[in-house]
Amino acid sequence: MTEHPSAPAGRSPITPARQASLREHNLGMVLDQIVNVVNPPSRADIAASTGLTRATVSALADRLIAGGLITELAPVSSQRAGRPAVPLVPAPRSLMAIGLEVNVDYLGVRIIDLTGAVLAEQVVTGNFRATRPEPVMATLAAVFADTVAPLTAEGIPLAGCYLALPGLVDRKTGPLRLAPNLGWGPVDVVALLTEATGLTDTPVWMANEATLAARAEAEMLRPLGVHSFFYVSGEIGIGGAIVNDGAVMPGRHGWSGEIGHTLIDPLGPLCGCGALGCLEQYAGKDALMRAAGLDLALPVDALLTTSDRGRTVLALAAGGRALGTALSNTINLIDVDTVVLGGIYAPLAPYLLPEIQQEISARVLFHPWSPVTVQAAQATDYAALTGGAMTVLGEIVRDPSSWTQRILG
Amino acid sequence: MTEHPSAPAGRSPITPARQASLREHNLGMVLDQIVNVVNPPSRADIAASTGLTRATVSALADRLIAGGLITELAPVSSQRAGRPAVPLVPAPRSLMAIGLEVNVDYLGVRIIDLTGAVLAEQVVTGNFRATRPEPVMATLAAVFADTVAPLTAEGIPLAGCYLALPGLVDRKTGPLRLAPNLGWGPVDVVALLTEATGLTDTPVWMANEATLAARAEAEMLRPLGVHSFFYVSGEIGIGGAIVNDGAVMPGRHGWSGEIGHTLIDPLGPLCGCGALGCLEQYAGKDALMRAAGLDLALPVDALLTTSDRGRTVLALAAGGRALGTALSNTINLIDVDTVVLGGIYAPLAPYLLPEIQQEISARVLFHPWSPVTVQAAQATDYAALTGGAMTVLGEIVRDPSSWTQRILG
DNA sequence: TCTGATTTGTTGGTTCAATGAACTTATCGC
DNA sequence: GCGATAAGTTCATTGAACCAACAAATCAGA
Repeated sequence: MTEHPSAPAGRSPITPARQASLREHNLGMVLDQIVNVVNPPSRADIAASTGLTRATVSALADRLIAGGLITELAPVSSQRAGRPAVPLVPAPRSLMAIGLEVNVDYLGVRIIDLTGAVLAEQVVTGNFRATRPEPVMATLAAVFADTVAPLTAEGIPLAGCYLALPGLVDRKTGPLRLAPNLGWGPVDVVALLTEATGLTDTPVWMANEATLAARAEAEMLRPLGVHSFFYVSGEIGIGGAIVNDGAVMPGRHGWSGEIGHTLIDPLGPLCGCGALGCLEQYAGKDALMRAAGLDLALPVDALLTTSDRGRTVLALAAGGRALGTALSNTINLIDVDTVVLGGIYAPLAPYLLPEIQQEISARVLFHPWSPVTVQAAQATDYAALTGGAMTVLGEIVRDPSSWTQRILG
Repeated sequence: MTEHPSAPAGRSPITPARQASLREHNLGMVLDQIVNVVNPPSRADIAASTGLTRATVSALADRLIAGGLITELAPVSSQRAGRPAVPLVPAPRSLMAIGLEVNVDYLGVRIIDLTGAVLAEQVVTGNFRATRPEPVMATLAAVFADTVAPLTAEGIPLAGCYLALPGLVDRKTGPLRLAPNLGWGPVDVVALLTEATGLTDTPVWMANEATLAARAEAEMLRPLGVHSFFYVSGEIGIGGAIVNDGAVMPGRHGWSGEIGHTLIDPLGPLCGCGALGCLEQYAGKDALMRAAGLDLALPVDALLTTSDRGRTVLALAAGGRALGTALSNTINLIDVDTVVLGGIYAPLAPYLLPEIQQEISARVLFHPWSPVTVQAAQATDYAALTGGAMTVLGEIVRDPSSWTQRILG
């Protein structure tokens, strides 16, 4: 048996706190306020919301400005007495955070900056079932190079890349263990990518597609006060991710969220995994299409546009019941009050929701006094690309000085 | 619908880091080294293992000595050249950390100090099914008072109490929402306890019984390098807890780990929760006793000593298969590589393990290249009492200065 | 139009925890 | 008894945040 190369995080990291750690923490906190708060805050606003003094915030803000991470806007007269505040905003086009993805029927690149704006993106549709990793990653590298080129010419530095894959990926650095729907076995995809792109001094990380899509969704839901939820991503297989207090829980190896092989019926159909009656055989895309009497190669939209409406509704109801059962198990286990339907389930949500809700209200123990919300994903179009790029941004916000040092030398 | 009084933890807490935070962190780190490392370390050892300088460790150690949390042992000549090292150990009998528990057939108190030694304990067996909270908590308070009295007379200060209950408890401060096997509904048990004991200036917290038992188990497994596992606690019902990187994951409200109502068979027997085919109906204590043809009122040991050995083995095998199925769902979902069998499953482990292992190897996706270990719990006798007390200790180790300030004034 | 109130942002001295280098203490080996 | 070695301590230095005072820019009212 292969050993796990990604060492466990262990418990509390025993790292001494020095003066520099102080500044690191506070600098990150200030940048977080500027990046993640709706209205551009002034230095005084940040001082009030963080508890730092205005003097300290000023010093930290100056450092962030020097590092090119934030900028001042023109002062706005606030209709009140007093000197007008200078709003601070993340600097546009100051860096590239890159999300990459290879999935069953597309691959692509999305580049965002600290403001969250998409600087460039490119998605290529195709059929990547039963392929070999090398040529596909070469294609991805070519698309990447093409998308990045004009921005590099503009002089925008590259902060990092996050690659999303539909399979089991070890925490952060890989390798990929298994991607059944691509037909890929154990392979060090990061090595392939760094080689094909020549990215030697840029961090390249990878994660499961559902994990990164969930991260994008978490960013959408945070302003709404939703910090803990389970994200189900329907595709050919069914993946998922656990979001707890705003953070994705990767699990021991990074493989958490695999809800697709939850037992629905011990006498159910045989699954590709070798067991009987897995959720995937009831609510996976192929199962839904088959139950609706549609060609498996069609896109999911066919379910919504087919003429045989009655059969489709029945098929989706059955799928929704199975999904609701598996989600009930999940909710009892991890205790979340929100479920987000992503992937193919997002457009199908209106047909799935009633059955899912019914199963959940019957099976979730705490439902009577703390009801569970089920909703379609807000972040839809290639959410994993956005989630990957946002994760790169998150690393910078957590420790801005390491980035500014990398840039300023 | 009642609203959730325990506010969500939100994301990263936005608290400014001052110089005092530095000392707090480093002080906690030093104390952690002294409390949780096998051989009593010297100041120099701690400097080496933490990365702090010897000067800093000396200053912090002096502070901990002044606060009464640690003591120096006599220097040991190490058979090497150089001045002999002074081993630092947690101070014995310097404080009381208290675990309390009310369960279906017993209630009790256990008091430990920073060394982990049990200073006193008292467990009263009884039948607390279908009781009312008030008289039971009064009994617990009486046992508590009786156990604490001699230690209080000795002048040992009380650090805090953690109460374990077999039901859904909101994070840390309660209330208890539901304890089906006690027959208790929503009730503010902490208020009852503080009132009955007169503990006004001592923190009193509560949590699910399995959560706290898992914490005790985590302490046992940490030196062995196991930091992530799922703890299943078999009782009348079946509870559990998710331990991730050494920390119990409480979930949104504190109700995580409820594996007992995982679906095993959609056509299975009716469960008390109202659904069909829950795990509890296959592997709960009553189900096992019934399948073995034993009186439900007997203790589990009856399963091991009964004359009808064949029937018992079959009953346990069937229970083990159901448990294995539910655990497989769980492992795929949360990605742990270890499962710990606690509660009644600990003594039954030899009979359950083969069936559980077989189900897991068939259903866990990553099992082929990263096998899952299933083992009986190490911490057994009233583990939740120890876990509760240890959690109180953990609070002190995380921030020793707040404790020393409370003591020294 | 000027003055006072108000709020923002900056400046310079102060505080405090960790650092680093030198120093003291205590042992071992020869 | 002496040098080598390691543990623990002392003290001046560094650096980040704090505090209080100040400068800058606006509004409101006389």
